Order: sequence, then structure tokens, then C-alpha cells
Amino acid sequence: MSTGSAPSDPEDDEIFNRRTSTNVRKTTHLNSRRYLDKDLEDEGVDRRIQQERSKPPKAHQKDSRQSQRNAANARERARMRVLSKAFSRLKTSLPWVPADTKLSKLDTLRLASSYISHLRQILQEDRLENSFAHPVSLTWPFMSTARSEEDISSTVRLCGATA
DNA sequence: TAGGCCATCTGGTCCT
DNA sequence: AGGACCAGATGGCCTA
Repeated sequence: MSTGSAPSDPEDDEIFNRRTSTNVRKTTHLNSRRYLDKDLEDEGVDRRIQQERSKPPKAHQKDSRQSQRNAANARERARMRVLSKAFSRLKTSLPWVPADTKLSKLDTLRLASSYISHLRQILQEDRLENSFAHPVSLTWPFMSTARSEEDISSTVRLCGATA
């Protein structure tokens, strides 16, 4: 899998990082500086360990739940970042869209959808001109095989026509 | 300044 | 049990 290793647009990264830093600031604000304070307390680690040991079981449970939540948040951030990168890559694969064009995720999906419809139309016109089957056809998940007419119609049925 | 877009957090649900 | 996925809520940034 190439997840996360795709070349990314430096400009997108810059925007993402800027947003990320502001949102982290927002988060620390929302959570009453919970995370920031934790980072600033490095020198008090020993004291904290002693306090942990003297905590009642309920407090341990609470801390455990919180650390699990933090881990889940981090995973969610990573997941959403992968999603955003995929949108960026999809955007760059769209023709007629200059690299510096601002496209929302919704716009990107709509344009990609109409581009696929356009390509499908070209493919069908080409098949009408040549009576033999097209040598290359794409099927989910991205296999390149020759196939019959009914296969294509089923794909069209699955994807639907978008305009 | 309102509205659109986005990243993040969070709790719920499903799956392994 | 833990991770992935999802949707709702929230607040910051940007633009018309």
C-alpha cells in the first residue's frame, strides 16, 4: 500500500499545518489547557508517578480512559489526514483544473464524477466506432482486463450517471 | 459580518 | 478489547 507515502503538494501541507496548529490551540483552549499543561509538566514526572501510585482505582480508570481517548483522537486525525491527501491527489488528477485552483472537497468530488462520466462517454463512442471490444477496461478494484458488454453495462448501472 | 469550508474532538456502532 | 469508521458539534480562517 502506498498510503501516506504519496508526494504531497507543499502548499497543501503548509495550509494543513497552519490549520492544524490553530486547531490544536483551539483544542487546548476547549479542554482547559489539559494537553498543554501536561506538556509543560515534564519536570514534575517523578511527583506525578508517586501521585499515580497513591490514586484510588477510579482515578486510574479515568486516566486510562482519557489516554485511550487521546490515542483515538490521534488515530482519527491521522485518518482524516489520509483522507485529505487523497482529495488533494484526486484534485491534481483532474484535467482542466489549474494546480493553484481552490477546490473544496465537494467540488473535487463533483468534478471527478463528471470527468468519469465524460471518459465513459468517450469509451462508449469509441466502442461504437470499432465493432471489436476495447482492449483495456477498468473494473473495480482497478484491475485491467478485457470483458464483455454486460460487464460494462453492470458497471454503468452501479456507478450511475452523474452530471 | 455572514456564510462556506475545514480540522478536530467526541461518542456511538461495527468489525476483527 | 481495541481499532476503524461515521456523524454531530464546535470554533477558526477566509472571502464576498
